[in-house]
Amino acid sequence: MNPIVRSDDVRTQNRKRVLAAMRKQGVSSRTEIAHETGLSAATISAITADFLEENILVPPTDTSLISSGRGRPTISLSINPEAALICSISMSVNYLSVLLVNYLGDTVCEQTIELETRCHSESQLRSVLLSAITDTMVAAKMDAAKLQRIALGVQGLVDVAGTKIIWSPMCEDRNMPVKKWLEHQFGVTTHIANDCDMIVQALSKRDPEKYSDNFAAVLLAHGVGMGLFLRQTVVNGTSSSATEFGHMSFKPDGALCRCGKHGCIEAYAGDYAIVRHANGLTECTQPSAMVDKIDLQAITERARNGDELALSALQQAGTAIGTGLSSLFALVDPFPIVLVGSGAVSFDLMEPHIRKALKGTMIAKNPERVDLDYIADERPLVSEGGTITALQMHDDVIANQKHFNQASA
Amino acid sequence: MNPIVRSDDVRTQNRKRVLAAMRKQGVSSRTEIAHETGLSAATISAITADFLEENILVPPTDTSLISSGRGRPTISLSINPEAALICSISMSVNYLSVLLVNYLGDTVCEQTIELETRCHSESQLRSVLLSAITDTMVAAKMDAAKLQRIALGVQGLVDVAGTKIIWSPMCEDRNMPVKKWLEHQFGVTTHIANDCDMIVQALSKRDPEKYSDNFAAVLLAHGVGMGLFLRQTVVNGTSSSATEFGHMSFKPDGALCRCGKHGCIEAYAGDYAIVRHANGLTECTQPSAMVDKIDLQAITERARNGDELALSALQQAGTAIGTGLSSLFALVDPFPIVLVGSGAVSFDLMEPHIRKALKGTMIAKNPERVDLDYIADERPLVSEGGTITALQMHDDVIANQKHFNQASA
DNA sequence: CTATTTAATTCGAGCCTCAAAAAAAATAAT
DNA sequence: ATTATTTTTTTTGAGGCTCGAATTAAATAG
Repeated sequence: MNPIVRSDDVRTQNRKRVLAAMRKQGVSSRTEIAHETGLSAATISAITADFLEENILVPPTDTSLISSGRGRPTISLSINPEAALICSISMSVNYLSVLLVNYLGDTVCEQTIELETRCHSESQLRSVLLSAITDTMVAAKMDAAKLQRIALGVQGLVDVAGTKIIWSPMCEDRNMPVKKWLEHQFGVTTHIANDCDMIVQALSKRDPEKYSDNFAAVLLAHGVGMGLFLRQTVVNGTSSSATEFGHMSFKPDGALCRCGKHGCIEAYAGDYAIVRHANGLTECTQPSAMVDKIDLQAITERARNGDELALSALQQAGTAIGTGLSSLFALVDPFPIVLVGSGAVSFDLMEPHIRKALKGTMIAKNPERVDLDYIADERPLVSEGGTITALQMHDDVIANQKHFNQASA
Repeated sequence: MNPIVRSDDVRTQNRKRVLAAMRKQGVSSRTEIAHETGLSAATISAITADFLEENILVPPTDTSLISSGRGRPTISLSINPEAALICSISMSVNYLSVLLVNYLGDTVCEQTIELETRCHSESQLRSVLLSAITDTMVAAKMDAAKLQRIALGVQGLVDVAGTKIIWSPMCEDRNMPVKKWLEHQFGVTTHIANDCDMIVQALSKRDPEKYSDNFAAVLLAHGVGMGLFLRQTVVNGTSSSATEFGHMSFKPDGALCRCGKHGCIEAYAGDYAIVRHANGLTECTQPSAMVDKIDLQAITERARNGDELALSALQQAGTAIGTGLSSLFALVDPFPIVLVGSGAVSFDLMEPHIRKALKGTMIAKNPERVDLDYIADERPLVSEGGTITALQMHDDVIANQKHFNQASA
């Protein structure tokens, strides 16, 4: 049931509302906030007064108060960039990016490291991660004490509580308690999630019109992951964050999947599956542990030049994805899909087969109208999603904070 | 965003809480309600006073106030059975059941009609439905004015708003505005849903322990439907209520489905598919429009007596269901499943194959532990679910009602 | 017949929101 | 230059709500 409802919960809710309105509008006056939130001017006056006192919001820096004409001029408030410093980390095989953003969401400093994660042990990975963050803080000339929160998006399996990496292609070690590492080192709340979850957050920010209630991102990389947004919330499993779209069944007793089972979508659409097929190997050939992006691009090139085998590999990937989507759409009605990641470079070659599969299996739901899009480079999305996640969580903390407005009286 | 904004919304929420506690506990004293809801005794005192005034709750009828020992005896309040009269209807091919329940949820009157729905036109169906309700009201010696709400669970496709039957095997006509029929005739709010939705409601009531956060009911009848409960709420499409589990893809380019496509789960697990297979017809044989329950029972009998073809038909049905479930479990972690309907009579024969399919495709999620159950007769469940839906909706209305406690002062 | 125990109500304090009135700060008009 | 007008923001007072504490009610135990 609903959380316990007391009278001051109302204030907390409305503080959240105001914060959300400020994020949406950027800079806005009290009147605009009142309009946006639907609350009365009196209430907004009270809440913003608190926020100003708490240094969450700040008055205009200088003469940016553009009086629009007659009447008392508006006082444009904005979120105080200094109110928080947040760190968003994106990790995948051989790649580590650390992004510092202020409470406005503006980038303060960004550092990207290419490294050989695959040969790292747990302890090596830990020290690389910790020093990367410290380095970035130093580069930004920021005191470590200013950091307020960390969000980390990572390739692989993350537990649903967002505390540890159960498994990742980056590292042979399992069950790495990354949350604990970071919280011990930096003393701030840390949240870890699968990169797909971060990607959907970023998409919902980039195009709130299209990606609102229901949508999904399919991440085509070594595995085939999915970030699924239903009813405005991320869907996760109970044991792992993110949904395992790649392990939905495509063909019973079909090609060998990395998970050891047969016929998963991933066994046709994962990068190793495409390489396997394009190189003329059988469906039961053991999946290779690692595929270079270059190899996939080469296959795409071959396909564009008319290579039958390469083409059929990509087509089959499209069919597997399309069939999986149609199964998903049987449960919930169709929604926009974005293909993301290295596999998306051949989007144009796969799309017709995705659509054909949708058409062949979807009933009376206008498969032609399904909105398909692609974004080849997922990395910026992961970082972006991390900052959004972190900022949202911090907003919640701030809204819940007791506000001692008349404490000094 | 969150709807709680004003101070009286708090009261509405807490009224809902009290009502929910009363439904859960049956009869209980103010102190018990306070404990159950987590609200203070003072608040409960105020809210129950209002409810008593509004005649939603009633004091104990007679000496049922069992003083447990020392101290002031508790006054056990209960929901006023007279506070509402609700009608729950279950409709399927050749079957119509009308159930009247009071606000406590106790049956006042029930009537079941066997009829040849299949040859009814829209207008015939309408008059049969209306007169069945009127008849039941008369049989219960109830004034039509006492009726407060109608819920209807029906086989077939219902729009997500719960207003009309888009398509149903009962009747050749489409897009029947049933909500409008009933609301015009009886002047009360009416809600229509797919029978699967009603079934899950009933299950969550019957065993709240097992069927709580996530679970699903698979309805095995002519089609293969699913009522899906995720995060304590029914999942539906945007155009149709209920999820089309039967039209998830099982085998690309496989058996011919009633929907005209190939390879759907239903094309293997629907009653027509089982009959088709057991009778040695090819997978592409046109699905028969109607299958009698008797035929399905006969096949189950044959299978039990060692008939190879019948057995393999049921086994394949099990494999299709199991594979579909494993795909579902790839997205969301495993949850309890109940098989319901005529197809569930051969549950024991199908179960091993469902489990085998789960084992063959699920990754690291303990397929053995998936909780499978079955209930052959879905009809009582549909009626039961209807009453729960209707009562819950009416509770919401009552909680939202303005309460004029001191109006007469 | 009094003490004890438990249930339910009442009361006052402290929240919160809102509408209306008041104040503030600009431009337009005289 | 001064007054009127317009628009934004703040202040004020009324009306809700929940809660803890004190009070009242209604039984049993001694």
